[in-house]
Amino acid sequence: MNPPGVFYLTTPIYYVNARPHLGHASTTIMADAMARYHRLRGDRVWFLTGTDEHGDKIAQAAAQAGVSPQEHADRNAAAFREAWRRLGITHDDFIRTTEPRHQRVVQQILTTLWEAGEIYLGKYGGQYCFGCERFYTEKEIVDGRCPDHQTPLTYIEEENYFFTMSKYQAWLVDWIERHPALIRPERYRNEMLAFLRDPLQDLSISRPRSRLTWGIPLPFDEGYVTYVWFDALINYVSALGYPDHERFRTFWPAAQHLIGKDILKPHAIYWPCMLKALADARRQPVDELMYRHLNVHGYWSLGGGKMSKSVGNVVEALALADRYGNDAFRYFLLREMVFGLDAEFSEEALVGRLNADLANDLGNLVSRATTLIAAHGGIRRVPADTELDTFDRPVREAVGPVVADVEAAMEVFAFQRALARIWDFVRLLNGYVDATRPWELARDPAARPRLERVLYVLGESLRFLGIVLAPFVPDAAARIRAALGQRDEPRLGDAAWGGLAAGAPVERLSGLFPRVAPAAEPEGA
RNA sequence: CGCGGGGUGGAGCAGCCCGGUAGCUCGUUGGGCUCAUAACCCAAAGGUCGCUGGUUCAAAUCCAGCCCCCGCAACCA
Repeated sequence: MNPPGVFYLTTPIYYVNARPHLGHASTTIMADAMARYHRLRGDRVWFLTGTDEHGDKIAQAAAQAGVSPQEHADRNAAAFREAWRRLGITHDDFIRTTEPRHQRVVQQILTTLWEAGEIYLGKYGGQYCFGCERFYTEKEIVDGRCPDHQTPLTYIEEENYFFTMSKYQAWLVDWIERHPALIRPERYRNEMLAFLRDPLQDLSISRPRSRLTWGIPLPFDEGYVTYVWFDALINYVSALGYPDHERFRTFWPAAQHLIGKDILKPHAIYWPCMLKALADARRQPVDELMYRHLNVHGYWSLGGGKMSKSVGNVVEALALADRYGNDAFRYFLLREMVFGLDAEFSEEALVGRLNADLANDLGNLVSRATTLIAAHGGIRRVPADTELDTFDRPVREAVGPVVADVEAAMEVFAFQRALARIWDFVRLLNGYVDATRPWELARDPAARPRLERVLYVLGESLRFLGIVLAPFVPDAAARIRAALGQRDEPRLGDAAWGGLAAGAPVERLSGLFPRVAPAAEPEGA
């Protein structure tokens, strides 16, 4: 096992324009599993999530709802908090971009860059819709008209502030090439390198107050507010107390971001350039300010007609956590998606995983093993390694490689591989029970030593599972540990053979994951 | 020639970067077991790895072309 270290992980800050849905939950659950995994390793962990609360859309939505933008943001931010509470998310901090601690840092960074000459006033022109109060790109325009209002667009020019992003293009390409694991999986790294073959534009970072008031004012020009990315991305450092707080000094050097593929470009291009400019302005080596890894996951699709694509049902997907339990929901999301690729979400598939993997394989194993142990005198003694026979030894010897493979998988956010590996072990154990037939051994007094050995192997294996499963199905893992009398915080270092003591209390644990009826197919609905 | 991703037994997927008997889960069939949540274990059937051509002793894996499907195209995780 690698030595314990420091781990800082962020989710995107979610735009409070929408209620929490499957996508948000999925990202946050992945981050939570990762944070729990690192805590299990003994790392010092800081896990950040939060909400992005500025911009046109918020102001408009608030106006429609007849409340102030802040009230609207408060309401939706609370909805995110509540969703994470219900899902058992263990974030250490929740940042909101309307908080003073954030606004202060945004303005501070803007000032630093302004004084270093990294921001200039330029002209921005484009097709503007007065109804939508926004510009449209060429691709969005339908027959020269606004795709929303169907009205003609007007070409207008306005002055805005720009960040000198283009001048960092060569540096960025070089940096990405010299840090192969910066953006992962590799497909997204390749995508960004391909994008960087074309010239990079400078980044518009402001909007005039006449058009947008719901934002952070530019410290050097009262007539403008900060536009999206210079506001949003900075949350990752403002939440740590950039630049001087001890928390920033501790955790920022270990920073990893987790994002969905939709916001790859801002995180892979804008953000590194911003950090580079900031490092230069502060005459600081850039490697002190760059994040370590950008981890990019794919999307869930709700296609197949099994679940409507309407927003309502996307939210409804989240309700499946209530129906089937947090652990089952988490397990499905983590097990079903290959990190980086898209995956399909359906209630049928969730129920399938729940029944096959959680109920049949794991739940049933725990049930039969604890029943056997409890029925035949518990863990009487710890057999010496030399006593283990050809049935016992493969179990004992599987433990080390399982941990090693889980560690390797988790290093690259490959939750699916980690879980598949743990389930290899679960299946191995089910096979072990069938092969050793403890119920028969129990009928033969002469086989007593053999039976005790089998019960020990089972108990020890459950103890192991109670630890390695903790990041993925925390509630179930805790119940397994509790059934073995383990009340302390689990540690990955204890996921090695030989930790169970003679006389350890073992209680029967049945129904860890009850089977559920297959989801009713809404035929013709 | 906008960019990117995908096309692998009935279903869903891994493998492809670093060529060398095609793997996993579900489903199906047969058998075993009865400790266990009608769960578990073993075995079997089932694949021209989208198509064509090339490189190679050898290609799902590398190269070229083609055909389908899906995203993105600067505030959807």
